[in-house]
Amino acid sequence: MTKTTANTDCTECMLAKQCVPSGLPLKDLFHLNSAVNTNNIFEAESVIFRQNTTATHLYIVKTGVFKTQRIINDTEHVDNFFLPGEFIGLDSIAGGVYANTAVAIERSLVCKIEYRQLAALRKRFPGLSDLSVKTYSNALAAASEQQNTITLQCASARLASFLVSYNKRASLHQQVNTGFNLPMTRQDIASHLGLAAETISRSFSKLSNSGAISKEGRRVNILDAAILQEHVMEPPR
Amino acid sequence: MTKTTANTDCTECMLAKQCVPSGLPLKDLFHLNSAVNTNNIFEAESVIFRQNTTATHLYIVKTGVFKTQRIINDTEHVDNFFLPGEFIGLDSIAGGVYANTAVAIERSLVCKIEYRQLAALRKRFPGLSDLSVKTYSNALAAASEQQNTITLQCASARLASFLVSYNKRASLHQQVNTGFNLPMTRQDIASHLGLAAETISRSFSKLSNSGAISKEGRRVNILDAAILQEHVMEPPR
DNA sequence: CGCGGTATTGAGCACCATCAAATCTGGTGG
DNA sequence: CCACCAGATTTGATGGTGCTCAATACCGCG
Repeated sequence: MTKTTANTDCTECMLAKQCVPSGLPLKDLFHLNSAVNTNNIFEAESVIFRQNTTATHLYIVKTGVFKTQRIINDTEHVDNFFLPGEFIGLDSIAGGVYANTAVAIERSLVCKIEYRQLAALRKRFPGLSDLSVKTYSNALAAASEQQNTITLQCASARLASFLVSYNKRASLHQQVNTGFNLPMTRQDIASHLGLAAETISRSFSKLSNSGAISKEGRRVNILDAAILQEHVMEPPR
Repeated sequence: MTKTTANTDCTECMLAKQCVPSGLPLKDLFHLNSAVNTNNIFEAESVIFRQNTTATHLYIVKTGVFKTQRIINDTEHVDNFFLPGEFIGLDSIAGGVYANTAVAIERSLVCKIEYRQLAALRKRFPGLSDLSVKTYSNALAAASEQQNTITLQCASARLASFLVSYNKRASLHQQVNTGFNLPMTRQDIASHLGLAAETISRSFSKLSNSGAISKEGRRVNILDAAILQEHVMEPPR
């Protein structure tokens, strides 16, 4: 399930600027390389960790997409999606067990590091401590944002808001922006947004008909950001 | 608006065990006392900070209750409530500006500390760094939990879930548990849960009629936790 | 080419939002 | 102490959004 290729040095990583390496001085990067396990391959559908198992590692997405999901009332609910440069497992450090199950949506690469080793590094390199706070603060802000998306709006507005946010995240680490891929199923999106899959489908059609987006299968293109924003604003609620 | 009484030493604070003081050794606590501004009084309705203003301080609720709210699409939405022992402003450290407005719901006391001073203390006392990570991790986990509450369930289930969670938080810092107070308006609860105020009212009646809770005004008593849990489980969705 | 899972589209209905009115509450001033 | 008022809460009636069930269309894969 988890094959490990030859470790690629953190100094060579494209994501280093916004990842753990940015927290410590160049000359000390070798300390990190011994702690981080890079380029773990996960095939589509394979699981990084399972809900309620002992939480030990933090994961960073290098390529690909993951989702976290949890069982509530005997039904699975998709908590979140994780794109390259994003951290999986931040919420489980304090609790001792993973709060949800992390699954690869497509073939993906992740780096991993033990919570304990990260804590030890923080003690030696204060810059890492600042980076942790910053990372967490951003994650919390994103969570609030998401909550607003989900709470406030009607179905098509929620989807529009989700697309705007997803597009922003996806285009952070790529130059050209010729649309983006939504590798997850409609059902996953529906679960994440608290809607039915059919409603997602209808909302996609609505956004498409209004000229805000175009879609072919799971590939989406934002044609008119202004129109899309109007959908986000749409009442009721 | 913000009167400051004589500082009460952090060593004497009831909440010290789960607050910032727990992050550093007893002998160094005096460093904290000079950085923390304790016992700031906020009357009901008064504002700690406003959305989009420069973010400088972290706040810790000592007594009372606060809410954070933000303007979205020209309507106010309640992000969260904050009870004694909880931190306000964690999500705004990285962004530079407060992501929402914090308002006292009843007469309350808070301590405050500058982000910068806290960062400086973290560098000197590694224990504070661990505490920060733990605090943030818990906050993130709580946010996910909340998202599930909001996303998943029908109206009465959402309210039931909210009550269970709120009761747990409120009873953390008090011995006897003879019901609890909900000092916020129904409208606030409604906004937080993404429902209409009338729906909250009806859901309260439903929970009450089933024998799960009793209520008189804003005071709520959980009569039968098992029945309440059944409401949380309730389909549809 | 045929199969299984995913996505879309359609019809009917339930839940909740909205509007409206009545009741309750707390606070103020007579 | 009581009358009064504004805001909050509850209760009622109605309509719309989105869920459910069902059928069809689409896609990837053997």
